[in-house]
Amino acid sequence: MTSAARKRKKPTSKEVGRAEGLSLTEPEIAVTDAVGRLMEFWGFKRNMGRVWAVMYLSPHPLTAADLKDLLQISSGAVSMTLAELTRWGVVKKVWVQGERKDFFVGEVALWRMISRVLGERERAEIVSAVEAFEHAIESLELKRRDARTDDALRAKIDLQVRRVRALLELSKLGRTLLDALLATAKVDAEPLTRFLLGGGRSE
Amino acid sequence: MTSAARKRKKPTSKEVGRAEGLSLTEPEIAVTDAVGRLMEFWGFKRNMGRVWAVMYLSPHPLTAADLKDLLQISSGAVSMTLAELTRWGVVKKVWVQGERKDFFVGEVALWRMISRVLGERERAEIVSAVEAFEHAIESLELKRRDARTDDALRAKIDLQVRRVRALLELSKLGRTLLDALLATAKVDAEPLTRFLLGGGRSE
DNA sequence: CGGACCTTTCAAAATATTTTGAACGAACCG
DNA sequence: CGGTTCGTTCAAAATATTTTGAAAGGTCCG
Repeated sequence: MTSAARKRKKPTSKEVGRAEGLSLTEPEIAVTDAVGRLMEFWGFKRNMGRVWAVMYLSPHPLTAADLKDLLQISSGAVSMTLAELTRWGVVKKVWVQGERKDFFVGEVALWRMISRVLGERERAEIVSAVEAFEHAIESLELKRRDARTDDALRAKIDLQVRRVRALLELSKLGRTLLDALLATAKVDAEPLTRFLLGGGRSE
Repeated sequence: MTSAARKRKKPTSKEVGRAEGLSLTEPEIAVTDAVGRLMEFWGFKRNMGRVWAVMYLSPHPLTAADLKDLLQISSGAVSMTLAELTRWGVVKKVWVQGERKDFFVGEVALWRMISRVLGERERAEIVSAVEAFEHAIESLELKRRDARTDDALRAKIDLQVRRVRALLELSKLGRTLLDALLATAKVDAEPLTRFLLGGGRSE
């Protein structure tokens, strides 16, 4: 459990002004850190979470420099993090009238964001596991033929086939659930949310 | 993407015999590696996945020494990994008549295993995020009072409240889904599996 | 007791991941 | 053009995580 985020200098000024004395408010810090931890937990870099969260909480687009100051990370890190977030479709570049710098905004539709990420990331992982299991089952079935004489060996192989099949099924179930989720997400998340939680509205 | 697993010496003997010339068969390697990667992806150590998988595929309980040989890891690593897996309730110690060593078997009920892990791990993470978001909303609402005069600031705070609420809702949704899943799992996974995939049986 | 066995522990070493910041490369401006 | 201002890249440094293996602690004989 790391807590790099906690090492940050306590901000003295109260507000984020989009200009000079850049710092986060206390609730902003709390939220960005929470999101950072969550993202880290889900296998991303903590800074990806923090950067996204800062943008999500900002009323206006931010520049790389803003992020650098607000989160106290190096320019290189900002650049790389933004690039990565952009690849995940979670952040986008916007043009601001008359400004030379690039500005960025966070994806505000949480559900779209999640479905994009889940769709790409978990899916790939699961698919490759499914392939591995399928292949293993084939191998086992081949081996089984050569084991005609050896009863103990056959028993072992049979057990393994059954178990790998169980793994395979489970993976497929995962894939199915994921697909269902993504399908729902594609249409619209709100109904689902409201149904399950009974009320509230998402941004 | 690491691939430490691939560095292992190719086994020459064909079978795992529970005694001396210990090595994994090719399908065993494939499956243990796949599970290892999957586990790593889900935030565990690769070796936890590998160790569990070896046991899952074994027709009989294994000793720490067996695992050490089969997976070519140090005795310390085996001990620690087993301890961890045991804490997760994914492996258990069994007594074998007349043997002095400890023997271990892997949890074979995949669903039980998953629900146990999800229940403890993800839940904690989500709960703490929920708390952070709730707290942040309170803070924001306090701040909002002090901002009576400053319209722009009020607008910003309002936006933030809305957005953090969205995060909160999402987290709660996650928690709800998790709970639903766990409830299902507690009863029995099979029906769910069969329903979704249409057929097959799990170990 | 004393010696074989086993297991656990833990500091040090090996690895892997993340971050930094200086160097480079555009785009723009006058 | 030369001077700025940004953005990106990437090797090196900082961190974090994982693994090792030797030491220490138990337990079970004889």
